[in-house]
Amino acid sequence: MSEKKQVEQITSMEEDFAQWYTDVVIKADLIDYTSVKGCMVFKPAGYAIWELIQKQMDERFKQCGVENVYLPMFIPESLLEKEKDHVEGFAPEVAWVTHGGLQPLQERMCVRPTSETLFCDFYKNEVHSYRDLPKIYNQWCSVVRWEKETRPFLRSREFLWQEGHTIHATAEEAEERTIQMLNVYADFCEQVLAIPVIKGRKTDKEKFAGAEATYTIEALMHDGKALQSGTSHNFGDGFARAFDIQFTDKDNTLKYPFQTSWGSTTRLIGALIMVHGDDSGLVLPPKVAPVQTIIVPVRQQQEGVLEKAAAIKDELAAAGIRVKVDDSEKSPGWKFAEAEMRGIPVRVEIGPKDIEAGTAVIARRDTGEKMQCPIDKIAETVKKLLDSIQSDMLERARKRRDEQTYTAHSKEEFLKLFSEKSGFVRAMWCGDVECENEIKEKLSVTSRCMPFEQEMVADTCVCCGRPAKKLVYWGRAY
RNA sequence: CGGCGUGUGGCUCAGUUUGGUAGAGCGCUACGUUCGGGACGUAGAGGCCGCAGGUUCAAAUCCUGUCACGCCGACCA
Repeated sequence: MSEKKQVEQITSMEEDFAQWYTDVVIKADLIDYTSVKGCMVFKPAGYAIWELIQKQMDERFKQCGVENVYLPMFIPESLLEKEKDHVEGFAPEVAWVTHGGLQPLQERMCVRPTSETLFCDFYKNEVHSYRDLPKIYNQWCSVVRWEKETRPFLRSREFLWQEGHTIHATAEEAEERTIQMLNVYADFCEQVLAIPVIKGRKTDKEKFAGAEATYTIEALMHDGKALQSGTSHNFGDGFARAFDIQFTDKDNTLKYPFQTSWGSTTRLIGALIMVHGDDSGLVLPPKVAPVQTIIVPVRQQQEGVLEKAAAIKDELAAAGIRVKVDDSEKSPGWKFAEAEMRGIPVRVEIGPKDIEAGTAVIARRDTGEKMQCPIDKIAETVKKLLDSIQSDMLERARKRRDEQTYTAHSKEEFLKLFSEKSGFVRAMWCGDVECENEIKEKLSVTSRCMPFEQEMVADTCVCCGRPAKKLVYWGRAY
């Protein structure tokens, strides 16, 4: 083993999970760091994943009536300040623009940390009658939050996301939309990203600044830490009142409309890495793999090999598979390792021996399994294989998540679980924020959500012993 | 914002303790041999040592300041 290999090798998860994560991000060629802390370059391999996420999520949005819009990236200070809880929540982390060219601005503006206030300002002009409702808008953009500690994908100062903002005539309709969009996220995570999630409601302590109710999907990473992977808020009519948005209803009276917002971010890429990745690098579910199949020619200088590789590529492409041939001058071994680090779901090896036998070697990234396949059956074989990789990955992730989910029936059990295990712990809670604070202080564990599927696993609160009100998923979180 | 750490060719780092005018491996370029799990040989190119002051005959090395990045905590998608 040369020294270089040691240096370049990906740190094992076991040894140092944080370092493993960083190594994978770099070795899979997803991003580059820049001269601005917390702002990263999305390299082609990283951005292509985001594009696939966008495309498939946007399709799901459109299917439920969402229309895309685009609002400015600047928010005047006076606008940001209109809703009290909201500004208090975001003030510590906004970036300010104070000058236009050389001239100081009359009023400083922040770079949007989120766009509720802009949407409200906009709705104020758009909504006058019940006939103008609902508005089901979304925008794909980036936002800025001046985080102190940053990590690629998980927490950056500028991040890409989508933010949906809707406005409705009734509270019921708003609540319905809030839940509907949470379900869209949950379905997307499972079906596209192969990441199982827990759906539930945030406690008041954890809810969004200005929201009446915040719902969340929570995923569990390989190291047993939780990651909030999508969020949906019901604002009630709080923002409408703060921004004085009113409409005339059918009964000819003025009413305040009800609003929602929901968002998901490039953090999903971090989730992909930490749910599916292994010590060889990234493992991508086929649906978000920019390259689904890589063809590695062996002895490519030999006549006929590259031609055969190209023919297979054409056939796979014709079957709708995103495919590439790696005809670079690296050795086959190099190409195998490279394809693995990048998480390409399927690798096809084709060399003189295969051509003679009329077969190719097919290797799957998720299990490492290798098989022979007749060349004339390759398109249907790879297509089927991609489908099973997609579903197997979800099943494996679900199995691991379930194995790392525990139930505590008593305080002793709760403390014991968090001192020995990492993962979700399901336990009862009295509903008092004091207990949440105490648990956080003692164990650095937070309430992830109150799952929709409630179950009384005990009668008393796991912290104070008073009568229990809610089952909560607890965990250490990113 | 607190604690710790790091800034030296594209990358990873040595050299700093004890000042003497910059090294290695990888990568890159060319040619040749290779090619089924990170191939090898030969010849090359490439660095005002993060930045600014100071001490000194002399600073990558010592002193002061500053900037940036990384990790851990608190805060947050």
